[in-house]
Amino acid sequence: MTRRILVTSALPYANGSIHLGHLVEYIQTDIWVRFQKMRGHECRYVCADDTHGTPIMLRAELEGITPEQLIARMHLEHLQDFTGFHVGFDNYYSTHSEETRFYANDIFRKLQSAGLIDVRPVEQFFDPVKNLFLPDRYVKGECPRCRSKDQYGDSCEVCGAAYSPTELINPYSAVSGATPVRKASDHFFFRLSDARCRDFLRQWTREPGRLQPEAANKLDEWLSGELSDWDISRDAPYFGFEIPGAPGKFFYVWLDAPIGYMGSFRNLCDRTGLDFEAFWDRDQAAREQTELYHFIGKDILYFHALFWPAELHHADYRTPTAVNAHGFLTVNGQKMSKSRGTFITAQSYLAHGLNPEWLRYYYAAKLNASMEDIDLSLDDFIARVNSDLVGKYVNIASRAASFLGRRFDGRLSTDSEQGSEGRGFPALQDAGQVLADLYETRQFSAALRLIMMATDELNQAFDRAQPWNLGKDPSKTAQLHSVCTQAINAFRILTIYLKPVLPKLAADVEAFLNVPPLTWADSRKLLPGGHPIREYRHLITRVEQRQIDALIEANRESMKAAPKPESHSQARHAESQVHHQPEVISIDDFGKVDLRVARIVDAEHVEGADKLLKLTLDIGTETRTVFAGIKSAYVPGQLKGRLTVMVANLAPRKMKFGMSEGMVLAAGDGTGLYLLAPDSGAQPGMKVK
RNA sequence: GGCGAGUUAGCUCAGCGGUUAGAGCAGCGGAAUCAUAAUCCGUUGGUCCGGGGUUCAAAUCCCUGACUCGCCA
Repeated sequence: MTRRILVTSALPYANGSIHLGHLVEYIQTDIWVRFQKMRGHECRYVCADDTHGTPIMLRAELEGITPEQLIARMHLEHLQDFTGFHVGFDNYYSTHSEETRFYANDIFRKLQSAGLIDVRPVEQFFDPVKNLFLPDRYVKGECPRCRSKDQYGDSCEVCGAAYSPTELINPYSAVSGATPVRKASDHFFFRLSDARCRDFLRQWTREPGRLQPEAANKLDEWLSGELSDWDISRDAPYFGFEIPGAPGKFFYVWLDAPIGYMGSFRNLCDRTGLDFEAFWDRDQAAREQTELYHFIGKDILYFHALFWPAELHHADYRTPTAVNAHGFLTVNGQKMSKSRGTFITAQSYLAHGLNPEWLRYYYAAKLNASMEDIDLSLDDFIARVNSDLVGKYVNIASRAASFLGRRFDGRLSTDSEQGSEGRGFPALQDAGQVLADLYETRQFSAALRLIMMATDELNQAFDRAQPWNLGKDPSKTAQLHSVCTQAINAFRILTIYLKPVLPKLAADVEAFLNVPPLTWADSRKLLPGGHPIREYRHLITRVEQRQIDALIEANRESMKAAPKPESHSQARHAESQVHHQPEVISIDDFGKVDLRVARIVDAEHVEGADKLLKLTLDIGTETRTVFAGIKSAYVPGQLKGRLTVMVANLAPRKMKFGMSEGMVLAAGDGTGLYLLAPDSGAQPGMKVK
């Protein structure tokens, strides 16, 4: 049966260049897609640039061009990079397109009719000079914990503390330098907290085959608690799609990014006559059994396995058949680093004359179906590529071809044992089944191990046959011819198995063997007797240590030259995805908290605790023991006799030092700590309301 | 702090309850000369992170500790 498959890779953000980290995903996806196509399935691979958001807007402004000009340039660059690594998209489009706008509006309206869109005020830092709401990373200031200067609004690069922008000391706008002010405005929310979403996701994420087990576990962490609503709008000025019926409000870039998959595919359908609905309409897709796969990095699992299926489901679209997440790339066991020269762009790799198929092969040799990170060990890269591809695989063709060319005019033997009717290579050909399963389940490293094992065996067989001796004995010419023919036939089968990983090399082999493009099914057949092959030329060269050295040197930047530390992940948006707006609660919610005035009867140090003091609190009706993390700000003596406020109905918590039966209230910004105290007259046990 | 993943030969990794723990590369000794100094044969090398437990049997399952890496608060 011919399967009908639509595949996507995550959309790269149009704000930066493609680097080796990105390529893990595109190469993984491309290998899988090429495999499906070789199997004869109808498989389409679409992607696009992710073009919206504040970072794009600001960067364009900085360069003195329009956002449209910026994204047009990046689109060209990205596509060149991907093409350079033989990533074969059926369509590479842009989210800044009418198709994507159409589906964004459509999904939004359907969610709105379903009652899944809310409007609520959100308070954010606002740049009064630029008249712009600032994403967390665009607010800078001193770290509230270690006081390092010029830290971003979400976390400190020096001490690693995480906080919200409002906690920064002396905050300033990274755009204008102005002191930001707090300002509220209405935002649209997708009500993920709605029971319909929760129930749907709890079921969907646990359906077999949807997610890798680790991914499903990860999602359970979110799904077992309350899901928060998702803020999907941003205020003007914003480069993106204006929300229908809401002037000045735009879709947050992360809303339209996955919708870009639909936009790109729609565009492909319109150009080629494919049926869009067969792949996206819920009922039609189910009826026609089309499949949809998203390949993503583990960093954006949240968006693809929670928001995205919930959106699609409630807008009557089909949900993905599966979401396949991969891990991050490390280089020499560490995060990619500009100062170490391991932050390598796709462009510089190609510009230094390195063969993209070396990297494709190495990644494939490391990739499996899990979310584990993979390591590009440069020494191992050189050893592995040279040994496997040059020393083993291509070597088979090289050593057989020299005899065929010199002695047999480039023609294969007509010996019936060797022709298409011959018995062939049962073990090697049967391995095709296992290998197909391994490719299908994305266990590329296991597939390549198996292929290289077969390659080793072929070299051994060739050695045992000793063709160089057969050549010296005129009576053994036919035998020599037969040995070389066998080697070429086996080499052809290996090439079929490697073709998803090495498409260019496979094309060169097809030219050398003088055959049309090889498909998976061709592994069951051999070349016909007497088949003429072309003159052998080197199919691939070795990686040289000095090439790697030059690449590293060219990508090395001094610490100062690197303006901002780049994430080693593919985190695609500098815009914060976590909003620290105070959540609005009802009076009933507030009423659940039983706040009581308490007198501190006793306070003492806790043996072995760095931060804790043990407090004995009188709340009128009873006495409570509370361990409070206020040792840094108070000595026990100061506290005895004071009045403060405690949460009386907090679930007791067992700590290493004993049971803590509540908590006292204190204010703090990371630098100081201030215990709350009621005005005089308050008595222990009084309810705070 | 909570949760998760990982720790196996010099390096990169398989193995995930069942003979004496494996592969590739590197190392060492040899062979061969068809092949891009490629190949082939042989060989050295391991308290499977530490400590407990379950089992007839543990690298593999459970508990615990250390370290590494993520995610969350």
